[in-house]
Amino acid sequence: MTENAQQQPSAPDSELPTQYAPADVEGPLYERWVERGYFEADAKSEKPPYTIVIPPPNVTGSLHLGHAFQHTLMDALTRRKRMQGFESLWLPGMDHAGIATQNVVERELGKEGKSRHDLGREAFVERVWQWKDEYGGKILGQMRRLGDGVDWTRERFTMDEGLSQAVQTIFKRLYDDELIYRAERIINWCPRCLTAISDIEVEYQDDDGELVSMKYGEGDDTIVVATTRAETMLGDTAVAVHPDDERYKHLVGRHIKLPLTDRTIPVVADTHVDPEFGTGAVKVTPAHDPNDFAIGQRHDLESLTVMDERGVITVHGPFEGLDRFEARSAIVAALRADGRIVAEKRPYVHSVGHCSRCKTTIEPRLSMQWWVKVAPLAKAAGDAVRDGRVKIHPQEMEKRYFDWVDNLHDWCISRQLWWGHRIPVWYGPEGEVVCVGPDEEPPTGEGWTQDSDVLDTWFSSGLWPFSTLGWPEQTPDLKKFYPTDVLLTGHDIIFFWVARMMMFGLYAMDGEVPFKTIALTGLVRDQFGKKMSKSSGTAVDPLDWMNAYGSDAVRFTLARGANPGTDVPIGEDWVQASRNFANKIWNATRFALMNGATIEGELPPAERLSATDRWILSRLNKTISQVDALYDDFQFAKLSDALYHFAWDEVFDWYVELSKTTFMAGGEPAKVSGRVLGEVLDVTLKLLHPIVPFVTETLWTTLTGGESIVVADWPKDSGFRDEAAEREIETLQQVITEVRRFRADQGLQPGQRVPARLTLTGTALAPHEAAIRQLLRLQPEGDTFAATATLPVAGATVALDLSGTIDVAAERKRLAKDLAAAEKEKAQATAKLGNEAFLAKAPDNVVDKIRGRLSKADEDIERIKAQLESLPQA
RNA sequence: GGGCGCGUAGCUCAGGGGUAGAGCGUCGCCCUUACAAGGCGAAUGUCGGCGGUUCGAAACCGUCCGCGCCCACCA
Repeated sequence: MTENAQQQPSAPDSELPTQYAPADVEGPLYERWVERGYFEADAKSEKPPYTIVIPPPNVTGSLHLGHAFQHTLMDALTRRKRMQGFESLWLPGMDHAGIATQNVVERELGKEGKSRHDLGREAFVERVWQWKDEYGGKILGQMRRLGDGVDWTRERFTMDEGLSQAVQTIFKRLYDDELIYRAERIINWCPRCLTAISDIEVEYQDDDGELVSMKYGEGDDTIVVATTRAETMLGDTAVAVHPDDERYKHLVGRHIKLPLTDRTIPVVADTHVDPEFGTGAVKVTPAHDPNDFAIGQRHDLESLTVMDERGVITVHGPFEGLDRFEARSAIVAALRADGRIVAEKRPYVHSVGHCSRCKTTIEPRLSMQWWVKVAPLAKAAGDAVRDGRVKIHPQEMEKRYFDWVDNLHDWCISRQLWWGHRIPVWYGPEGEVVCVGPDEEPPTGEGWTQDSDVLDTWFSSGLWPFSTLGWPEQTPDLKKFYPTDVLLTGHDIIFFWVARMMMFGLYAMDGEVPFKTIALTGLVRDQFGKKMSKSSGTAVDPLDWMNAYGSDAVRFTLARGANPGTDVPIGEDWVQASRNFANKIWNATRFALMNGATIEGELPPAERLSATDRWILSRLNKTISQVDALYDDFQFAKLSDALYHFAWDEVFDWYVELSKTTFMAGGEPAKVSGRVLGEVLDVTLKLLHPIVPFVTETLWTTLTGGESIVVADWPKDSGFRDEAAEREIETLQQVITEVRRFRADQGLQPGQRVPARLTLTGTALAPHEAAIRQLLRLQPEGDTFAATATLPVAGATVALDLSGTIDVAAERKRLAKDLAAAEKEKAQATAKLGNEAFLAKAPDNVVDKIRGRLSKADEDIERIKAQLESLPQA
């Protein structure tokens, strides 16, 4: 601290330190909020409900910035609604995240040199529960640190008893409705996770491969097929050609010899084959390719499985025991030795599916699995959006949603995992299949066993909006809070989660939608717009930034980046800027408190207010309406920006500065301004609170003595407007800015006091003389004036005594530049007004605007010329 | 192959038929009795290219170039 600062008198009215220290206040404040039950919703309340269920974070790890981002927005929404008098519920919870969690725990075990099989199913599951307790606790801690105003009494986990009941109930109901069935089909198999996964859990990427053309058959009956997966030829049971393909018509129906085996396979005609691609002939492996499986079905072909679950060849012979990729090279080599490789294309880039969890190349595999028949469910899910019962925001995302729900394949829901909801189906000794609901006893007796698989993790999260509220029981919570209001989540899980909730919600709740609005956010990126990733070290732990700059700063930064549907770049610099904003709010309120800002008593009527007061109140009320409209449209970036500029530029900068003379003078005007400033701060802090809850709480309770801003009333636009005052203050701002620029150009130090004569006739600025002199450091006029600056506003003149130190050259240079700009402006406006087509077609207000520009340009030119003439000779 | 979106200041992005904007960064002056995490002032753009519509286009239409994302059973 500098010597000067130490000499400053301490402010008697304020117990607030000169810098905001978030770390000191955030933790205790949050605990107080929770203790007082502010976030607990009451199902018996008369208030209208407002409900958001959290997208349950996976218990696989800790929260990242993307979570912090979405949580900030959901918290802001529910905090505002609470202040607006809604029974606001933000329901927290976590997802067991089946395959993802099982993988991380297996990895942990791997470090101990063990596999899950060493532990056995029961012990392994117990181990995963331990993991859940540890990492789940970490996540909950992060949420508290962020300030998430969630109802902890309603915290849920997808594997809770109640939610498991919901899973069994809906499974049974779907089964009885024949919307769940068991079938043997080609599924996406991960040879590392050793489980089936659904279509959307497969990530396609372009890989380098090799396209080989190989000759099947003997003698005249040969045909060349192309493949990237030579190893599957061991399971070929046909070659397919297009029925109209003249090249191969003679072969259709005949059998040809399959190389490297003693089998012969038929040539079949199928319209699926594209005669233009490759040789126009396709090898058909029904057990290892979905298209081939379909061909096999049409032509009644045998399906030969040639690999085990780990992708190891099981066909007796020289390739047995080889991994699928080893087998590929070995088979190509063997065929080449036989002279059967007639062409090779390498590298051959093609799209290959990978497991979204472990990136292993997916092996399509014929397998018996459980399926959800989605067509009727997806139809309802599509219709709910089509008929407007559910709105998707931003609307451009609707198309993506429709494309998916309208073209959906059945959903494979069984997983060969241990962590998850076990499928409630029992098999009997005679092949009986019994599906058991939650209250039913499973069959007993010899030979009955439960299905060993678990359900896709998205099966249970698809029930989240109602399972968390007590379904299938008709609980008061369900009645009060369903349907939920907003589902806010990233656009990356529209299909995984949002569409599934739509399907299950409409089904389970008899056609009632799970949420009225789907608000889709972008993904958080680094400061250059690149994806953050752990592997590249660009991932940021939100805790680090919260510790360094405070939760409010992180939240404000995230909210300010939240343009609907677009990705959110965020860098540490921006968090610093937000921290600075929080500190600005802090110090402005400190200043206000030192100057008697209060919310006590009625706001004085407009007649008793200065133009400055009326201006800020007019702007304040406009800002309330603006912020409300932006909130209702999920425009977080814009509302944050609007509040930032209103608070910093208009309130903390202009209003506070303009009011300083009033405060210093004291008396009744100071009291009035204190009351106005108190009002403005009260409202501004409330408007900011949903985004920056901590700093606003601290300041608001100090300012108002109120219990908590969390439960304060949300501001309402009083309708007060004063356009004349707004114009007047704008003019005042122009005058001040113009003189400041002159001063700066003249090299005057900001604090240097300068004798000046103010002539404010012809403007409405006379009452502001004291403020102008204060802001511009102008002393009462002296006797001599070496230079004169004429202000741009009609009738206002400020003559400054620069004691002969005026830099004439600099001033001439600036004036010449201004003159050129004004003349250019005049020329443009003149040209425009001389254009008859323009006059005839342009709307009146535009023409008036141009006329205004012309006359202002004229005035400026005149003024600048006069100034130039008044300058002393160099 | 189909669909969606985006190219605006050094960076990240708003805007959107009628005088080009913000934050950060840059340059200069300043501890001016709330705040140096601050104040004041300044500089910076052929709004991706080319056509068209219009009195007027950065904005609307077409087209080209560059980039991103989503979907798809390219053997």
